[in-house]
Amino acid sequence: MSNQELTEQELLRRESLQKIRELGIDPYPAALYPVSNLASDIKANYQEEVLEDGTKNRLNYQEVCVAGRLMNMREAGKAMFLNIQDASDRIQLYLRREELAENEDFTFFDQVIKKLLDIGDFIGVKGFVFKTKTGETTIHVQSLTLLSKSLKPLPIVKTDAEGNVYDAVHDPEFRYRQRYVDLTVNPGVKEVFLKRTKMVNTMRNFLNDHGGIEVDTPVLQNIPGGATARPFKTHHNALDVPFYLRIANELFLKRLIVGGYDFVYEFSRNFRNEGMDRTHNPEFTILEFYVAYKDYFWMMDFTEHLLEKVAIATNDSTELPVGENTISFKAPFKRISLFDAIKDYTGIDVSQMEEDELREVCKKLHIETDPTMGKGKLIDEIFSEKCEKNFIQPTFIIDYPEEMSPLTKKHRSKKGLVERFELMINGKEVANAYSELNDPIDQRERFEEQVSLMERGDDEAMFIDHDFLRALEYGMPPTSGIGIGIDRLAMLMTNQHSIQEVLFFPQMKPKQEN
RNA sequence: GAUCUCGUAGCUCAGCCGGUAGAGCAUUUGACUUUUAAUCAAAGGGUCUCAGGUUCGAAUCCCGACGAGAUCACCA
Repeated sequence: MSNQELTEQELLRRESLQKIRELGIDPYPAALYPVSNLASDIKANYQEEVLEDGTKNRLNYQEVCVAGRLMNMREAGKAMFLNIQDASDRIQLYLRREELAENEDFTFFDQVIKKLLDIGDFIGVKGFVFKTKTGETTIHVQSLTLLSKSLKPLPIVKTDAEGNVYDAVHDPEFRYRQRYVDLTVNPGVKEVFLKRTKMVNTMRNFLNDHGGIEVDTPVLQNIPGGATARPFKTHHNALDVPFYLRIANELFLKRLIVGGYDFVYEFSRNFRNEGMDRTHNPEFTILEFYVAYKDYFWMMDFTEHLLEKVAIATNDSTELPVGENTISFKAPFKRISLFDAIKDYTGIDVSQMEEDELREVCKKLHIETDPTMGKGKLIDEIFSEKCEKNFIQPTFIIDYPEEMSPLTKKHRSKKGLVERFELMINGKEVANAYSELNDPIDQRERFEEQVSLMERGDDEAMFIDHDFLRALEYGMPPTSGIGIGIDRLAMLMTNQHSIQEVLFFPQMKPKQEN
């Protein structure tokens, strides 16, 4: 980049960098900096007592060493107040000219600190902790080290004593493309992601505590299986064969159940070549787990306890604000059959209807259909259009038509149905689970039905995975499995409206940058 | 993929029935030894996303491109 393309402020910072070097100071020192405390730790635990004569006695933190990014500078004559931000919080620094001089030489204070330091620089300080007369816990700095010079000016976001935020960076494009800036300057962004991490850790611990084994399965697959979706296609040069990025890991986890594990799970990054909006990113994370000798009733019990635990771990409560609603994650969750749900919201009993009748019902309800839709798909349409949005509180929708569930075991007593549930929260599907189909003959027939759907024009129907069928023929124990949308769940746990707010680097269209 | 809205200084925004740009913060210079959205005084900073058109004249009106957001379609 030539100097002509740099802004005034960027040029000044480069000049400052040069001057710092000329003064013999390394602006990017290599040695470790011996940080002793976090800002949050000092602010939470500093104590002082006021003596009878009115003077204060500092009780702890007589020597601290703290490092962080310089976020604010206020000069007050021969003193100075700075704020630095470390991973935990911000803390104020108090500097005095005479204390930072060497033998009457005030160059470091007058030149380096006052003129050559900029907001955004990383610095480290050593000193003692005290409270200013306004009561703010502050580090009285006895030495200051430049740890890394910043060459680009950060947006200045200010927060007043009441917590009002001024000039926050709102532009979503700026925030997502330069997440590092968003994280640095916008209050609360880091907390959202820390909550997400806490959520994932809680789930992992819960699964481990119940005997789950975390596994990794292929992302590059010959046959993209386990879901109905359009895949991303790529190519392996050495083998000269096409590969697909996985749309789901289901069929691989079941192979592991065949192999003799009885509880496996994976946080699976899946890729689907479809539209993007506030609830869809091309790559997203699903937690899938499969437990042998269980059925979908067991899975409902397990899931509601898992989510209750997640809510408490992330929000210290089972009652969470989500948009305009308050959602209770207290177990147990409501359960209702798909047909009853449709009956409740449309007044129509579709449970005995054939394809033609269902098509009539759709017409009456102003739902568009097309000839490729079979019975299952039509029922699914009615539910999505008329029912789904009404399930704000966590609700298990159970027992789905066989046609739309090619990997699910037939219902033990209800003909034409399968043992499947979806968990709806805030009007969105968060989880999808089955008693897994383990009858290899039945599975082969289901795959063949998918093929005929594909021939009928459904471009998302499943391919036949012959190796998976072979695995089932060796025998898979009765098993229940589930997929839980981690990004969607994170949105709920952090009360965020958009998936982009719970992904560090949401997918963006490439843009030419200078 | 469709429709609507948006794109002005480092950041947040104003200006938009056409007369080539303003504010606050940030930056620069100066004052101030407990300030805190620090304050006070002064100064600098913009091919108004890009490319065309209408016009004597365009940030402003029209067309196109690029990017973003919202709604819809597809899906989780």
